[in-house]
Amino acid sequence: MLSLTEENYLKAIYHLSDGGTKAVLTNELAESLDTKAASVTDMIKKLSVKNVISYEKYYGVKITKQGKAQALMIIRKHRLWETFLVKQLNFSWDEVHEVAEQLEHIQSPLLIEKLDEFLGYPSVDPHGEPIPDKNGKIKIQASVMLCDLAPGYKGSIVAVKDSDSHLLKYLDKIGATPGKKIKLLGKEEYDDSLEIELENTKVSISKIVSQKILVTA
Amino acid sequence: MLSLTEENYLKAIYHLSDGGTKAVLTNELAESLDTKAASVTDMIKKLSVKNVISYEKYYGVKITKQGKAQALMIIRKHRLWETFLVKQLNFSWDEVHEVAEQLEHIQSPLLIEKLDEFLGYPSVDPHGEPIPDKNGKIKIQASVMLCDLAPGYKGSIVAVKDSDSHLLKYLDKIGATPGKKIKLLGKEEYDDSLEIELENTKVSISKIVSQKILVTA
DNA sequence: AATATTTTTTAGACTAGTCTAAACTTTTAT
DNA sequence: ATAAAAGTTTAGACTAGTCTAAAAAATATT
Repeated sequence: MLSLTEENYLKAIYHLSDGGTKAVLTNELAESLDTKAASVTDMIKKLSVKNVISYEKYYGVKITKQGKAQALMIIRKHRLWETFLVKQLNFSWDEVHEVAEQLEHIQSPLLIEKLDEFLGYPSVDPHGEPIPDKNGKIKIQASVMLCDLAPGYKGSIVAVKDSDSHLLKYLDKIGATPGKKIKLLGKEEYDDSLEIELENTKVSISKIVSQKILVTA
Repeated sequence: MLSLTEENYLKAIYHLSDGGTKAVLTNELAESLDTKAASVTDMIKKLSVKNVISYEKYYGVKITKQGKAQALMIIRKHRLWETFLVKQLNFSWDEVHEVAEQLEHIQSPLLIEKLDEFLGYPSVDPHGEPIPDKNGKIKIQASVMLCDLAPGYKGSIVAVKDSDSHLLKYLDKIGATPGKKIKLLGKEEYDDSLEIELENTKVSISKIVSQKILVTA
């Protein structure tokens, strides 16, 4: 059993390693968890002993198979709760992150089973992110970052890769939410801002925003 | 802001003091929280500094107005979550306590507001216990312990004063749940066991069980 | 290849919460 | 009224998690 703090470290490692595909450095982790490198080193040792990560001094951390399974369960809980908050309790999608960060640590397999059933076994959360099933399996929807496409592209929004509430409020305002049809009309070479069309309305978005939007490939 | 542990102490103090009407002793608290008296003394000092209890050495602890308000909010959350678990997620009433003990510590006033609304502003939880409203007000339903009544009594079950899952399973089996009509047919002088009628079925219950059942006055 | 810079780890200290053992109050029993 | 028993508090130690400052290792620079 992991403590709340250990769960947060493990989740951060999972995300920073892109789902376990690459090693994570001490400083990255410290930055992401808003803590000091020394604290990270300490925690890394504990998590190694618990076999959820493997660790070589000075070379960073890799998540183990077991650790990945545990991280996926935490992510499953987070995304199911976000879905509940938005779909059932009428939270707006920019309000759910902090609450879900707390709810994801509730320990009750039965609760999550029943919540999943109650929600109708959703496959994505309100931000378009996939929800791991009870075995930790994720249905991957092929997608690309909007910033990597050329004018002329037509498709729809798959997900938004950020939980910052200001960004989400803004995207909601311009109508850029998962599932929406989107066209890429033009790109401004000077600052890489994009001219896009959403529901027959043209908007210009900055490069930084276009990097957060995933669209169908 | 109270820590999770502080919240648990405060809630225990509230309950052991019968809602703030009497002082609570160190050992009672230690017993109820399954901890040692020395730990209780330490925590009592912290809670005094935070002005949620007042404390006189060797004479026990009293909850302050402010502390009572905070305890009621925790109880409100606990009972709303229990209601959610039973009514929406189809938990049985003997399964909800442990999960609600965790959920009651989630910090989000908005969440509780929305949950309350979602549930239709319930006034009692699945065990018949009243749910404090957002101002901490409780609607008290007059009730008496079944064990204090004389044969001939007719009324209905108001609440069950225990969260032990074995007791609740048993009560569920014999049909003794909040709202049910109940008649007291007889009392066995030797062991104070009671002969009762529930939905046209006669059952005999022990004294200890009859002390847990509250019925209409 | 040697030095400077950056990153990581260690060492030691601090807080929250817990414990045991000993000391101190209060209550009960003679 | 005093001794014994019961209950409470203090003192000191321990774990989890955090921090600062210093040491050690890796990387970058010249």
